[in-house]
Amino acid sequence: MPTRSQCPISNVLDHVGDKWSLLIIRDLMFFGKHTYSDLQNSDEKMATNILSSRLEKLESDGLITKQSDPKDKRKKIYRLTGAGIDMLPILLEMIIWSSKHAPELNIPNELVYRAQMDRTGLIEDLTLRILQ
Amino acid sequence: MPTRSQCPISNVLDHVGDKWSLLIIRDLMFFGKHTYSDLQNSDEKMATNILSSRLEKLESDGLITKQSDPKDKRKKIYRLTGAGIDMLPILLEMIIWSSKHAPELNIPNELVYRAQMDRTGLIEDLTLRILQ
DNA sequence: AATTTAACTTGCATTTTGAAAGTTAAATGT
DNA sequence: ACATTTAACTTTCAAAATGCAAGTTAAATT
Repeated sequence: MPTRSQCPISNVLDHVGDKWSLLIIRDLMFFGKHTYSDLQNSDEKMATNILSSRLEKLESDGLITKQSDPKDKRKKIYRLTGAGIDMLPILLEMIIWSSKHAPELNIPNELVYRAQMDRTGLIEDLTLRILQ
Repeated sequence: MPTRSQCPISNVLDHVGDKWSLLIIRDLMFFGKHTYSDLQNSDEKMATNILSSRLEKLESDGLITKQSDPKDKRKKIYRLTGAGIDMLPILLEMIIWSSKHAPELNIPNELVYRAQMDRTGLIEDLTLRILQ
């Protein structure tokens, strides 16, 4: 997406303001997914061509990296960059929003509780987990 | 957008996961815009038919309300609901992300500073301002 | 009474999305 | 060694969403 304005919110949407990009980031962040086929098997079942084009954009936007798996050269490993990891607080706030406004979804209580009571600690812990 | 999964992040995107909805919420939240023509004049210049369809969806999703202006019956007043106001932390995190990863944008320093050092206070103040 | 304003709607071209099938290279099984 | 399977895509084409321009309607203003 081309830059639409100088607004910081609009800027984030220029990177992830579509239906799929943030779900890819979610899968890399919370579910330890790293390969194309991992990502294709999310609950939302995104079309493979869309997944491909989103990965390409996220990489060129500097939110993820792509590298070959040295043990199996068919596999490509996708990882979040620092900028990608820094989307975590945005995702946490979305979880909090849903816990309040869509309580019918079953969201892990502990996660919501900690997101509100110990944000900083949770963010640190998750960041460390993503990095290793 | 139909419900795609039970994921709380996906759920938020089902409401605002397009290029425009969050910008409408931003304009109602930060810029005191309340009418259709106000909203049409944002920097990003969204097409009028898209604005119309987004307002309709946001209203039916319970994020905004629409009422006639009693003083000028041509005008319709759009306002955030509680659920809409509760998107504020998500928007704040987007501002913080951009302040770190797109420093070329000129983002009010004070806002970023306070968002990080006094989140709770800032959210309270902005919420009060939105409500009156 | 004529003009302007506000909030849309309509029509149509362009772009994006989505579903399904196909391709290629590397790994695995026999 | 050869056939099969797996992983990561690409291609094709139909369907849906987006975007632009022009048109409509009711209420306010001149």
